[in-house]
Amino acid sequence: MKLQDAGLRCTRQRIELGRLLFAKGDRHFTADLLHEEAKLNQIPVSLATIYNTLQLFMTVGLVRRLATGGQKTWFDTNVSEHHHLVLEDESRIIDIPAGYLTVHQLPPIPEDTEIDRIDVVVQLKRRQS
Amino acid sequence: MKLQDAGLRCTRQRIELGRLLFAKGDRHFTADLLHEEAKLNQIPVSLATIYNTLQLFMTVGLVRRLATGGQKTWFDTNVSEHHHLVLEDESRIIDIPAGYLTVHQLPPIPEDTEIDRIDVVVQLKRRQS
DNA sequence: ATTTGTGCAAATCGTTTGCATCTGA
DNA sequence: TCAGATGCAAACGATTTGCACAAAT
Repeated sequence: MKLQDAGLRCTRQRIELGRLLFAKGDRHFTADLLHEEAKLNQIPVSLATIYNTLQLFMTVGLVRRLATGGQKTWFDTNVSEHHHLVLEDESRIIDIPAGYLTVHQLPPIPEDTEIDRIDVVVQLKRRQS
Repeated sequence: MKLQDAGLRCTRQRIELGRLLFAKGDRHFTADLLHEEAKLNQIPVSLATIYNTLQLFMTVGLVRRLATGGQKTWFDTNVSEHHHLVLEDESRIIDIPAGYLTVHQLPPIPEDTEIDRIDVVVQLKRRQS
């Protein structure tokens, strides 16, 4: 299973959170949303552990953090290269299907650096009717 | 001048902050950096006013907020369409020159929304020698 | 004179941390 | 057994807000 593949200890909390996150396809979530969902599913886990676990999952590549421009940190279980639509109020994040938004002609970057990743964020606003 | 063009009251703080921000070309900054700079320049202004003023400048389009993926909010005095390189530790934000990274083939978006803007963030990390 | 802005301190929000206790290997 | 994980509460950093005072029109 994913946890031991990643060299992580299989604790109750991690197993249950992993189940929530990876059971039903790709998802976008914040620490708080995941905490709420855990509560709904009767999974005993503190918010602190949620944060620790997400940090951990991130360092082993199970989830990635998104650049959304908002105050809350959003995560994505889809760690492959793809981009996002972000609704105005940050209530929702939507994947941009592959094939759109291919990025060409990378810019020059400073001497001692390399590209870690590229986030394209399309900010949407509600259309004033 | 820019302030009255935008319909804002010309207060000491706003004038001085505007001078700092727009005097020497495009800049990237956080509320805190601007506060520091104001102090260095003997401009009496509280951090709260910095925040209020930036909010205001943003709503009238004098500055824009950047999606960097970090915890601090970065602003940009260049409000035209362009994109950014972000250093790993967020210590620095660099403009991507026009002509790079043109975005093609916009994805379908939900019914009642329109595109507000597009942020492309190229996250850089230090190259391990 | 009236409206709006400012500064301070306290409040808020998301996230992290210290530490005592528990648990998986 | 015992290194590592958890939970709680306190700490933290960025940002916002309430309110008394000051300044702009």
